[in-house]
Amino acid sequence: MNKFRDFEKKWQEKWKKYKVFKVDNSSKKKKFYNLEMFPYPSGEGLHMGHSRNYAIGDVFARYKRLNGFNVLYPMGFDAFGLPAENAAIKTKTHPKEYTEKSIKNFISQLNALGNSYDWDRLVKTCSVDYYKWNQWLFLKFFNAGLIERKKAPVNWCNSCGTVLANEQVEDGECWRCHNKVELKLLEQWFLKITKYADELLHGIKDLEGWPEKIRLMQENWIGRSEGTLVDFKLKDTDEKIQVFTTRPDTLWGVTYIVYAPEHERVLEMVKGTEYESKVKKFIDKVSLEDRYSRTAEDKEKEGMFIGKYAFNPVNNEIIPIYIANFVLADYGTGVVMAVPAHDQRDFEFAKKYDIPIKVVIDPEDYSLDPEKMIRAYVDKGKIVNSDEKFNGSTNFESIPGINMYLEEMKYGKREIQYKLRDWLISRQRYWGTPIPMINCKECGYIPVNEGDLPIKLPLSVKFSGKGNPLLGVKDFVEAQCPKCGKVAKRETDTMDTFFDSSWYFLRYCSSDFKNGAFEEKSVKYWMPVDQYIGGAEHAVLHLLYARFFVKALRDMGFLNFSEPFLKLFTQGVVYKDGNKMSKSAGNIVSQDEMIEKYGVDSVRIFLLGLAHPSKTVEWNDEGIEASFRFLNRVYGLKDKAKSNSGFYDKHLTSKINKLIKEVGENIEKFNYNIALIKVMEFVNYLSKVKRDVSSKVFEDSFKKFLIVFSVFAPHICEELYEYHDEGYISLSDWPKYDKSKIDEKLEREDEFISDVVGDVHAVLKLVKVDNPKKLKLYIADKWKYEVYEKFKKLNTRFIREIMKEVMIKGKEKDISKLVPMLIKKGVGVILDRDVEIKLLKNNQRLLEKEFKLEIEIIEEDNGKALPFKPAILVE
RNA sequence: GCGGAAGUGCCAGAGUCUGGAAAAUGGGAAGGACUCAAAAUCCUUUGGCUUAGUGCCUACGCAGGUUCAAAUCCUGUCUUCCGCACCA
Repeated sequence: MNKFRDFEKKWQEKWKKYKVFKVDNSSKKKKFYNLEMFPYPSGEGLHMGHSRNYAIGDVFARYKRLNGFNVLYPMGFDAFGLPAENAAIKTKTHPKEYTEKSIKNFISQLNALGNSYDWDRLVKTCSVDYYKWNQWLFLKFFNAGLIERKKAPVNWCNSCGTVLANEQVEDGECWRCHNKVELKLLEQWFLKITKYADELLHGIKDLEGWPEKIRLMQENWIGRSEGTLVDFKLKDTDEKIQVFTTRPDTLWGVTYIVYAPEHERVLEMVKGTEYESKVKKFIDKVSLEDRYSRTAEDKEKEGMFIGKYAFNPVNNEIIPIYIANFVLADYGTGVVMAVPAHDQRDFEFAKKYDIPIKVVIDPEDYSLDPEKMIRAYVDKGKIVNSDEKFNGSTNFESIPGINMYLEEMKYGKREIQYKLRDWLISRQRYWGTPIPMINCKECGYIPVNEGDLPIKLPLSVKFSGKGNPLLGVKDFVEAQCPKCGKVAKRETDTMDTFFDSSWYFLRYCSSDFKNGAFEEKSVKYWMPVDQYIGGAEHAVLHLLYARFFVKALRDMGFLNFSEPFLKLFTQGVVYKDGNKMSKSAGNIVSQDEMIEKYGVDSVRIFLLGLAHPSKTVEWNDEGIEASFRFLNRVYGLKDKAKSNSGFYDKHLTSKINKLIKEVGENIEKFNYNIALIKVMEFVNYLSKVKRDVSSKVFEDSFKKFLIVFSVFAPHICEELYEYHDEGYISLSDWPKYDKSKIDEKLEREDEFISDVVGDVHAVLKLVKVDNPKKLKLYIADKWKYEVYEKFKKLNTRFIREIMKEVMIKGKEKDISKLVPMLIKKGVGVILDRDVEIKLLKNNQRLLEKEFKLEIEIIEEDNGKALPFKPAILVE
């Protein structure tokens, strides 16, 4: 359908054939690492949502490249993972086959989009060359004590048949398949990300190039809280019960203690007592529920007394011990002290089970009556019924003092808790990196020797659809203990694919490096990533894991920096018919189809001009036509220079300099939509420029414009550039702008002229000239531009006042009525030359009649006339 | 509940930091030029009223406030979207 397709393909082939975008690690230019989150290669191909995301990154890469940076802009594939395995089972192919096919398709689609990747650095996480280093890193983490096998309540997704990390559970559902997640007690491999909780948290404040939103999300996820560990004494024994509280000021108001039902000590305590069977029953009941519904805020609080008592260290009061569903086993110590008067949950529970309520904080102006309270009092107040040292003082302010007191008396100590849990990385699935561990009956779990890497994922396996197919591969499972040499069993769990994606950005720096996961020298040159671009959905997943990896690798001596991504840009989602564009929502607009119909450049500028890249947008079919039309206009300018022969170049010179400046600045801020608006305005201007511009200046400006525009529409710009210059526009230099050439005055003149054009139309209408052929407008010399400026700055009311004082020497009454309007529009401005405006009304037909109009304005202010004698002559 | 972002014309969306012209740019719609005709291109119009004079009124979620002047600053409020969510 369109002429663009031919040369679009031509240029894509040229770029590919001559490796135009290949980058070198030893360039003298300043480096710039521009990275998009690598995709999971699904079989479905790209839709407009993807296209937008990748176009955003490409514009930035091109921009930086033109600006003289050595730009690393690589692409790869997060190729392991469940969808491939599931798709394979469904279609009876092998995940490898499925993945390879998808990758091939992705590459061709990304190329069709015109993206300027250096494909020589392609990284596929499912290739042995890559996952070998996953295993190598696993061993390094293991040796550094950052990997642990432990039994813990874990999230189990039944439909995926594997465990999940906390970060991969959304609203109690599996992030991939949205199946309800169950809680299971299993022994699994964990990466000790919590060791870095504090640094991960503190590092956030230095991530100035990150969106506030993402920083907050990470902060909340890590969830630091300062509190106190307090020791209660279990009655009739010497044992202690340690609780975590952030409100030690309420310690004197504790009326019971609550254990999480699945806390390991609960069963111990009730063993052999009359409570044993009932407690067991309760635990069974609670553990049937998934974590999410159990911890919903509106969930009915349930629990039971377990027949034990403890002593409150500060006042020796004897208090009963309960178990209850609202207490979490894996936060704090899994035991809480309950202060029903000052904590809403404790209050509800106490009311339900008729436990006493003791007030220890009173509001400033009255006293609480425990009998009459309908909810807990959690605000600021004064301490009462507590130790005499603290009674009467303000509760929150007393916390440090109370903590000191507790530490002195050895009742407890300060403690910092995090919500962040260790990262569970085992997956009971096939399509992933085998965990390089061997389980020996004698020696336990022993890491594989580094020299035995890679532990290859066996390719011939049977997919039954249930369980991990690796379990049935005898050759794989049977192994020798690296320590004692006896027959042992190989670990069949594979790694969470987020392990793969936590360091791929290091691999790009030297993707074919053979002697390690990454080459120190090139990592030193390229890292950290200068600009990272991806979806906000990874805020607490990939983005947190990658930060952790970098810090851990730094501490192992492999890296010399602490944060992987200096700047982060999170792009918006594309919606259609009210839903996120996706295969499952059935509202996909395919990239191939749109490109075939309108051409790549149209697709690109449409997607980028729609709205700010960080915003979600609604797809509409009409807009892309406009983009196509716009490109047609640009294309139509290619021979225009030849017909120019004038000498009045100031305007154009100013415009082009301004364009270069503004587009550059807006791209830096990812205001692509604004940058495109500026481009469109410029093109509007270019297509209106008449013969009075010299062809040299026109051509020069046009060339500069092409370079600027090439970041958005590279194909058409390459094509047109060929007319004007040699080489690739993609490798040319971003034009320098000369600030002194940007003439705001001239810019205003333009504004003014277009205003005058409008006015003249009005004049014509008024004097009822039906079909004028020619109109000359002179604006006399004395009317300085400053006047126009002045009027702009004055407020409307003042202008109105002036208008009343306007004296008209006009000959025609009708015309005179127009004067206020003309003034309002700024008419009366002087250009420093005579301007002949030939109104091109109705295309090329010049207006015939000539008018003359004189206006004089006297300003009454201070009785002084304005120092000019304005006159507008419409001749 | 907590936290974040946002509410502008028929539609999408600028402008808000640095207060000053019914408010960019696209789209849609109407009229016109060109054409045998269409597409493309170009021009004009597009808040309301209107005695047609650029005259009046009304506008940037809603309600107030500051100011000669507010879409822009301040206060309150409503709505939408997105994160987190019994974390002791």
